[in-house]
Amino acid sequence: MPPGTRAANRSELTQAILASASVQLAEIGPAALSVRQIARDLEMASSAVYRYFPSRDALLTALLIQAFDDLGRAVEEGAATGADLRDRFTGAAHALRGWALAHPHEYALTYGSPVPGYAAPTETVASATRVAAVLLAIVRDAQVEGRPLGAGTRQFSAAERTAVAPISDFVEPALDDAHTARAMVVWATLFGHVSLELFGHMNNAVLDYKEHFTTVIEQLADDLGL
Amino acid sequence: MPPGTRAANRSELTQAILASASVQLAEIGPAALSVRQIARDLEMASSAVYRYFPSRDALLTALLIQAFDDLGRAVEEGAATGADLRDRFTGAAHALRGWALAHPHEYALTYGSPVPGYAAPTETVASATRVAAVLLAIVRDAQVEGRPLGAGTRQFSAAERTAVAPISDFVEPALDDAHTARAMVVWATLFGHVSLELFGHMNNAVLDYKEHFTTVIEQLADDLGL
DNA sequence: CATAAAACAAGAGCACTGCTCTCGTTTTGT
DNA sequence: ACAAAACGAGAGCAGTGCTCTTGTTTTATG
Repeated sequence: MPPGTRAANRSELTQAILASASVQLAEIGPAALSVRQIARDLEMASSAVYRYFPSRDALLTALLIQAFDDLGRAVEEGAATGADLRDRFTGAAHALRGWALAHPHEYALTYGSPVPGYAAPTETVASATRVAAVLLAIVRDAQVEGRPLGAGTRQFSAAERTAVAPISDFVEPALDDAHTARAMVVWATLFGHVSLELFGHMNNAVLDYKEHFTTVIEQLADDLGL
Repeated sequence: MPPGTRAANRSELTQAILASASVQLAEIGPAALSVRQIARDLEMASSAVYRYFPSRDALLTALLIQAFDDLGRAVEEGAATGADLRDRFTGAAHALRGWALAHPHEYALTYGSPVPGYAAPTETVASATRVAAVLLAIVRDAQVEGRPLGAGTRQFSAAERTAVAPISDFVEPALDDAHTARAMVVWATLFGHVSLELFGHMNNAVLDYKEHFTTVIEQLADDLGL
């Protein structure tokens, strides 16, 4: 056989394993994902899978990065469809919720409770940051345009300023206190709403999730002065 | 042996199983909870545990109700310490975050990703409602006192009004549109912040969680007009 | 009080999991 | 050409949730 076959096979098989794991994740969720089932799907010995991923956790990490990237791409596209700043924000927000509804198990993997003892490796943070980057870019653009924030935005304490400095300084030019404050609330509210809805805590409380989500993000857009 | 011994033993053993499960939950989390380990703790056969709880899921449901009640009690106490409406709100909010930090695995069980295919039985909703009840009572009291909401609260659409009617009508007298809208945002923001913090999504972004959380809830209190 | 019925505890066993180790085989680099 | 590394497959280990059987103990009934 020509040289390079082994490297090519390795790359192919790695992708095949990841693809099978991806299907399993989407269908039965991260908790039920089984290495042996992947091996059966690919008609190989279960021990052979461990030549490509050292553990089930490593496989989940790869899926985690994939999910973060997929969500990040979806949110970026959702923001890109907007003509003005407000549409960019609502587009991104609806894209976030839409992706979560379409990929509930992937959302659970990324933003649900982490498996005990699992520490997300450094490789994940770049992908995990993409959603926040979209949001912060919109807020920065609003600040640059000189739009006034919604009424009633509070003053920062000095302690708070240093506490959230990494957020303020994430974009260029950096966010001022008031924009940082509102951005943080928006961040928590968006993921709070999606998690509460997806994890069933709005059952029998909210009858029309999409309508309500729309109302919430319009309120948030107002608060951001968009 | 006197009659009634069996019923008493059953009640005692049920509690003992629940107690052992509770310890396991706190230490290693819901995913790692093992029926066999509980049996070993209590020095009984693993099959005997199934006379008291028909499945591992039933055991988790009992723990879920326990956790919801414990959280509800903590938030109710946190609210009770407040002299005025604003202190009741901030007290409840800090109690929520404090409980979550003290009981991360229990918080993951209640507000993290549910296990696949698990549908919370009806018995859980009463306990799960307690936190929302505290929040909505505060907002209702603010409305009754005639306090003005923070500036910039949006108008409801008719569709949104019916969508969140169960929330508005949860308290007596019912919340008006504006108070309902702000209450829903506050609800999502509180759990969003706690989940993001607890599940590690604020790592390297927020340096002082408590300071930031305080800032956020002061902003929310302003928005609620407290 | 005697006896049938129900509840119980214990153990074996099934099907499944993640993971490791060994043992031949195949591809690689020298 | 040959040693070294990578590989695939299978057996095996320790663990899991759960079921079934077997023998015992407590309950309720005639």
